Amino acid sequence: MAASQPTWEASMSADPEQACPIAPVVDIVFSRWTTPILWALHQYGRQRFVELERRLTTITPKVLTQRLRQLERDGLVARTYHPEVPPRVEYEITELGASLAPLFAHLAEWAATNLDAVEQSRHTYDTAQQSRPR
Amino acid sequence: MAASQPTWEASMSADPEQACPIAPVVDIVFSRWTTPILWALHQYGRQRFVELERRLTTITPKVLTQRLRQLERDGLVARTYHPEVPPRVEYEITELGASLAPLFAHLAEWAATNLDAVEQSRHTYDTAQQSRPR
DNA sequence: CAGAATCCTATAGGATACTG
DNA sequence: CAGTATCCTATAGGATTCTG
Repeated sequence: MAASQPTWEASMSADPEQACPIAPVVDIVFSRWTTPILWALHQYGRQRFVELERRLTTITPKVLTQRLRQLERDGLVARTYHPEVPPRVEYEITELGASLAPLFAHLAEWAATNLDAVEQSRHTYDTAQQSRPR
Repeated sequence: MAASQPTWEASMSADPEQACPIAPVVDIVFSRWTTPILWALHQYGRQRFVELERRLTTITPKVLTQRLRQLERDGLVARTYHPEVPPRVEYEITELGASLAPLFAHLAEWAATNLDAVEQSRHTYDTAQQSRPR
């Protein structure tokens, strides 16, 4: 049994992103386009590929497909194929995906409270660039 | 006054990522390497560049510098330069950065509860790939 | 030590055209 | 409609070398 367990040293040195306990979930939930997609599905309910495409105006079908596949694989989104002519495919958020709602609300709350401070900091940083000790 | 306000249509069609209320904060908090860096600073306190570099074993100095600058600009991390020979620079998390702790805890909690389900879904998806209606 | 500078490559993602 | 296929480019990030 013990032999199959990675040592502390190995588990720490292997992948530093794993040393950060939230790193795995960040890849799942916060990779590019995932939050706008999940948001759209959560906000407007089950909808077709083309509806999503129109809502996320700047996304290309290729990328939308990639992201939806990933979300489907991770169990956050469900895909339903209707074999009609023309074909109809609907996407909806799963229960697992919907379980992220409180987390997103928490994030929105942090943003509401602290986004101004971030903007302020950026402005200060940017305008102080001249004559700055590095 | 009304002329300077963007119309609803313009504000919706301009940037779909802005239509998702949490998109801006995702860029700030969850871009590459930021969570491991913030975690290391929060966990082990103020530390030097080389300590961070060693802790995040696979990061290169170039990228670490980039990310630290970004975090400094956003006000999440503070940089202190000691003009000595050899030079000494220390990084620490700011109050604003530390205010993310409850959010990260929430994320860790979601992971603890639901990561298994994601893994399960991935396994099911991957093993069902043969003979699958697309 | 704490980076900056330079060069290089891999890959994400865009544009376009095509299909069941 | 819901993608797939192909081609292409831009940029993030790695490797290496150099310096105050």
